[in-house]
Amino acid sequence: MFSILNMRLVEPDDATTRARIRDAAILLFGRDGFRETTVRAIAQEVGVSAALVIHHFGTKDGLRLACDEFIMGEVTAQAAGIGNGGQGTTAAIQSWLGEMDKRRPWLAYISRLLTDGSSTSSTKDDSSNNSSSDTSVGDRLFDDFVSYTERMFADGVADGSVHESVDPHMRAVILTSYGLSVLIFERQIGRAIGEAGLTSAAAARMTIPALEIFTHGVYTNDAMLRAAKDAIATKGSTP
Amino acid sequence: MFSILNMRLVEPDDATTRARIRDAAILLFGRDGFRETTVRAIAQEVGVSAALVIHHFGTKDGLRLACDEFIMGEVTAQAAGIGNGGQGTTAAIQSWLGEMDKRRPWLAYISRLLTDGSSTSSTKDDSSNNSSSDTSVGDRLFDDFVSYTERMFADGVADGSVHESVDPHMRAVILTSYGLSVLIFERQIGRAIGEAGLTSAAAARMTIPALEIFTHGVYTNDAMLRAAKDAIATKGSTP
DNA sequence: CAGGATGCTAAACACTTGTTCAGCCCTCCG
DNA sequence: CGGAGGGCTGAACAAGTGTTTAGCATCCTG
Repeated sequence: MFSILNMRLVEPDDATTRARIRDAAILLFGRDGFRETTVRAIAQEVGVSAALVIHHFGTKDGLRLACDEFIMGEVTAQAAGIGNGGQGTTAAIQSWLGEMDKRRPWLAYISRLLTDGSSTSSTKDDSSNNSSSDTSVGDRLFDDFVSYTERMFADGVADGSVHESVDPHMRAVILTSYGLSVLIFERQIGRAIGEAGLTSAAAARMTIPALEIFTHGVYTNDAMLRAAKDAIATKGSTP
Repeated sequence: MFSILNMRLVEPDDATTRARIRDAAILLFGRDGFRETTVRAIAQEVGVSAALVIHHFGTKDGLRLACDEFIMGEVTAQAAGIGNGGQGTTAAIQSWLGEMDKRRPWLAYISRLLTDGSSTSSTKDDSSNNSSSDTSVGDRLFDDFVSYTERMFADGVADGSVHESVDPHMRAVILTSYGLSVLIFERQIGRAIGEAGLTSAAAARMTIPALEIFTHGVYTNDAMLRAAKDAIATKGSTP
């Protein structure tokens, strides 16, 4: 019907009103949370009416779904750019850090995505149950990060740059959790060192201590590790 | 009608209606979030009217404040029990893990406390601005954890069980963030290993890989660390 | 026992918020 | 040119929610 013209007149690529609404939604959902963000606030941010937001996305939840989809696409695209290894990796990371400001709203949104999951397994009136099986978008994102991390460190073990682990999968889960924590606690970490959030200065100051931990550990001996191993071993008899 | 008996049968000390409302609020706030929890839902959970909830706490936000205060008190009490070091520490941790189920709602609430902070520096109509200065409860909690961690590891450095760091404060912030991440990602971690949240089995399986990291690190050499140090050093001339 | 204080409730109120409806404007096809 | 269709809006609607109010019952105090 209308696709031919629109296709030709479509703005540089991203400035269509629908996209602007989605971007504003990502910004506000990420900053204030889904529930506390009103459709009218999003509309005002874009400079349109609240009805138009609904007109484009059906419902507020539909808008959330569109945001989720967009963010997931961007994340996997970035991961693909970084993850193919080789020389491209460093460049990809640098360009990513360079355009940090543009993507800052996405980080807040991702943070919300990862933490918002409610433990509701009850049957809710989710008419459009089109998401894959029962795991939420945040769950899928976390799992993706885990498998990505696990692959990275398996390669590291293979080429000798990374220690082996008695439980590589669990280590990957833990390291993923650690890595994402700086996203979740962005504001807290920034506050703790007198910066406003994850500025480049904050990231720089974090780098060395973090690498210290991952290079030498924090404990000078394996007393804790041995004690834990003993405790686990002896616990097998007394469940 | 039936109150006479109830009055006489009133439970030991903690079962006052006000406390039961507060406990239910902690449970629901932690499970579903503050905004998505309605006053009526809390009332129904306790078996009282919605008006009574308001009667006891003034407003919903007053109830939140009471919950915050209670949780902060419990946390600092636990920290005091653990933190005085010596032999009591292990016992305290063990008893804490033993009564995990009773305090599980608190963990969810604390998780929300740490992640809910919104970056609203605008002037809101906060009539009862009685909180200390401008930092939120979650901020204060995080800071407490940081200083606790920093003290712990300073002691470790002093007695030689912990490596020195070029930036002890930052290391404490990072380690606090890492430690709290298992709280935030409780559900995700549980899911990743087929458990339902932070069960004791999950905690047990996490222990060894985590201690591996903190004992030996993950990298077999300091290539990354040296590279980062060089990068930081040379970056000083090109800001 | 009178009377106030207290714990508590049902109903109503005020307001927010997601969503719908009817219609305007503008572009483009026949 | 006419009409059709899509982008878009203002106003209204319906449901949900925090809070208020008036009132009931019970208990404690003088």
